[in-house]
Amino acid sequence: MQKFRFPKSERIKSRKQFEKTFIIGKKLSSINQLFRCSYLIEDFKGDPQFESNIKVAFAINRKSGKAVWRNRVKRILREIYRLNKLPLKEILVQKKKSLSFIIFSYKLNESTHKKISLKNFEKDIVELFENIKKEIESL
RNA sequence: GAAUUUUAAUUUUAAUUCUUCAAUCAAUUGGGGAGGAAAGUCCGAACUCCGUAGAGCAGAAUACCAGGUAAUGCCUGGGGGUUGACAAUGCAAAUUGUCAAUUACGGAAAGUGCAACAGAAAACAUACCGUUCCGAUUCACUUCGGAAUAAGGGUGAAAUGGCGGGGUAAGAGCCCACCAGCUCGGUAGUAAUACCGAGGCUUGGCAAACCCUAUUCGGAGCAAGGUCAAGUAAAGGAGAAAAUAAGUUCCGGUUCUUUACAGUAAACUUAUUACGAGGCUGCUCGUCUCGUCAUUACUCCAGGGUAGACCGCUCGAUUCCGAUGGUAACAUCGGAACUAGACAGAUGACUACCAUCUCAACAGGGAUACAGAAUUCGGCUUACUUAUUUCCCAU
RNA sequence: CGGAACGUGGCGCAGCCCGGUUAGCGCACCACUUUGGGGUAGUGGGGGUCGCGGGUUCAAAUCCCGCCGUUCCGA
Repeated sequence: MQKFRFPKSERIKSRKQFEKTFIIGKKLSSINQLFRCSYLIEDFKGDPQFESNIKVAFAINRKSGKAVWRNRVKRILREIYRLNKLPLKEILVQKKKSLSFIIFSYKLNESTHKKISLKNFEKDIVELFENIKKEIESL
């Protein structure tokens, strides 16, 4: 069960790191253009037991909806990440790399997606993860 | 955040064990964890800093009366107005009463201004059609001139109180009754106001037009403000204005020397006035600070760095219950409770069960509001679910 | 947290201060004329909840209040 946790060390906490991954990192978008992803792969030297080799953040545009709705989107994204992160982590340990990435909304709106659930977004995000995984494997 | 356990490292100790303090990684346990509007940011405060807040003008806000409150532009009660319903009176118009809703409700007899079109005239009134009298003219109808007249006509949102009677050449508050309005007096009420009486006989509307009157208002806001750590730059541009008096130091001159005298290249102190810059909201006064010839300092412009941690930060005009006072808002007293404090910013996934509605014989499926604290309170406004109450409309 | 501006035919703007007679202008659109045809030019025409809801007034795009949306500025 420990493997599915989502501790604080796996989140991007500082402003500098966030801006670095957002501006320098490569960009991917899902098939239906709802989400985009910005990610950055670096060499990892520390011990994976004490230091996390993966860092995540989720960002939703302020103009796309109201606060309650935005919070719910973020919760669902976190849940999807928590359930699907394992293959990514294994690859990273094998290749001795670290990954930091941000998932942000692109063409997602409260008016078009008023009622949202986990199943709506799971395919898009998992597809993004697989694309990143392929990129790491090719290195 | 708490407790327990584990790991690594440090300090104390001769060493081990034990104990203590601080920090980090991980695990386990059982707790706490968004709202009535957390929203909009429209008012009012608390708190914090800047600072003295002095005067006048300007500006902004508020505006029937009384009470409540920390305070308010909020709330409660009362009064007046408006609207609706019902009842009574009445031929009707309407009036009165009850109930409900609503109300930015000071001043139009301080001044200025505005009112399209229509109309004679839109405010010191005025004579278009009319009405009456007098004079002239004509055979007569008529026409012309002068005077009086707002009762009638038409226009308009609005026409100088309404309506009836008397009166008159025709008319007119010219006179009278009733109604409306104004002023004065009395009665009731804390007051707004209501009722009664008298007077004179009128004063149109718009201040959410300018304005006048009264009252209130120092500014900025938790990115307030404070502590610690880390770290960069001190570099660029622009700017204004001086004299006088006294004293001290130093330098030079005259003199044998001291004293004294004169001079001013330099530095400083004090005083006076002047000027400049800045602060005190915008302006004026007033006042305070600094400066007055300088690769200094000051002011302004432009620019650079940091944005990590902690405090502020949640016990408060707090919440709940009860009693007493008050028509009520609310107040006082007693008891009990502690109820988010984040910083990329908090509740998710799956399963089971319950309620309501719905598709539906059952089973099964679907749906179940508005919406997320950011220093904290009191209101207001807006969004919306369910329940209850009142009023209106329909059957 | 504090402050400011804007919303008018499909598009870009006037009009609002100081309320009034039919809400104008340019581009675009439609029809007709000119041409062998098209363009150009000319003539005529259609198209407006004046962001929404109240209020003041005889009368509101205009004045006042409350919402909604957009944009900008400062800390």
